[in-house]
Amino acid sequence: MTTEAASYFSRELLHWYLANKRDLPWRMNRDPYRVWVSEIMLQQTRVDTVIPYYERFMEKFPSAAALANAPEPDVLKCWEGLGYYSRARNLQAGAREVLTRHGGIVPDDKEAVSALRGVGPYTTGAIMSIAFNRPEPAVDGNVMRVLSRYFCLEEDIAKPATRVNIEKLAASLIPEGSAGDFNQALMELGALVCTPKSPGCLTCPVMMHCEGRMAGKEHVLPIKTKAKPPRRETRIAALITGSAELAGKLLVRQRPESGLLAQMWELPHVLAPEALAAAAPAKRRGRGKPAAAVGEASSAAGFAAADDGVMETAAGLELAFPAEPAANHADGGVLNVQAAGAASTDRRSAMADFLSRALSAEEGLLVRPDSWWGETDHVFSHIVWDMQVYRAEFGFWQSEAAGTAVGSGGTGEYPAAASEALAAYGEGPAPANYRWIGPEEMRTLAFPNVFVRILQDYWRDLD
DNA sequence: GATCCGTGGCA
DNA sequence: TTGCCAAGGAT
Repeated sequence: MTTEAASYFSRELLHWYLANKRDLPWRMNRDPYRVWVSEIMLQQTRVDTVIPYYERFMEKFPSAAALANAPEPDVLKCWEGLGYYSRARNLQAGAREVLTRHGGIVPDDKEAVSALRGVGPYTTGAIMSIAFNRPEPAVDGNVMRVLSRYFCLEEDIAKPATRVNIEKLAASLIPEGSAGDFNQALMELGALVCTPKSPGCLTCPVMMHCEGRMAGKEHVLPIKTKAKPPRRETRIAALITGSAELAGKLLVRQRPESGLLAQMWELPHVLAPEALAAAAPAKRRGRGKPAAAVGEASSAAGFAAADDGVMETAAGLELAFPAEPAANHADGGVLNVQAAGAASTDRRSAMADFLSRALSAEEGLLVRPDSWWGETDHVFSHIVWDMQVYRAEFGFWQSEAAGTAVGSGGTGEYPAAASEALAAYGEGPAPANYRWIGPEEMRTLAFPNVFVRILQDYWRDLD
């Protein structure tokens, strides 16, 4: 590639961008905070999806100081449905750092920007070039695709090393004094013309010297190895209803501080063992009509009939919940379902059975499932949840004191002699991460989409 | 380097 | 319907 050809590319692309760029909310001005927020939201997320979130977010948190001083649950709620929720928490952590270390102003300093939580190589380049017009490359998926085609590069863009190489190329192409516009021009071309599936070469401003097109490879470039398919997990969730002062409310819990869907709220649910996983995946979100009662076949699996009375005594517990507790699987966390599987040929009864056993063992939560409610798939990048939802009646919380008395040791372990342990448990307080909510609480707590839909359906059906 | 992190649109 | 993938980063 001659410098002349590179110069042509940059000049023509920049010219095209200035005439064709979209009018997007984060292009209103070059406020580095606004640029920063937009770049975080746009990570792995389409422009059309981001726009309404961005408008709401900027209205609620118009400055780094405003974001830094906001309650974290408010920030997470504002991010609800956008995905990759650690972005929201990292962004707020970054805002707090900007407030305390840089006086509330995003610094015009590459190292300082790069050090902010959630800001990697791409976002650093984007902020430095767009907000400050510094000649830093900003190489995302669009840029790798555009440059792979234009320069007919056959390096696998799925490999991290490829991005590093393309960054060097991209840096060499930045026109003097136009870093921000040029970097956005590359991405804009990738989004509007040089698209992944059917590149619009006929309207491309740099078509004439595109090496990929001249080689007839515009449809095979860029080279990108396939990601491995997501694993499938069957999850059994519970719509747990209360009585008396809890009537009309549902029991929800908050997830741990890190990991999948960190700090989001959800219905209590457990991972189903392989023996209970669906033979066929739930093709679509669905509600069975009518909701099937699981009581009938469940007596064999240890379920009490619906009118067996309140589960308050040890005797009631024996009736309402399986006498045989789940065993602790060797590699941790997966309940053994052999007993339940053998006891019932009805998959839903076995699932309901397993649900009550697992909630008891994992959470100290005693409930009585009464019917299957519905099912839905929830797709992550690397996991697919086949969510089987059951209605259940709240029983009580097992007290921790009784648990330690029978030698239930560390976290996540099941009582060594759980049959006796269950009988020994008394009623205890609810764990801190659980809460009873009505429909109005949906406005303040952040739920992953799958639970938003289930809860909305549930409360709509009550009307 | 490989894996973990969400969600929705679309051919 | 299924697979792909979108302005990536942290570990």
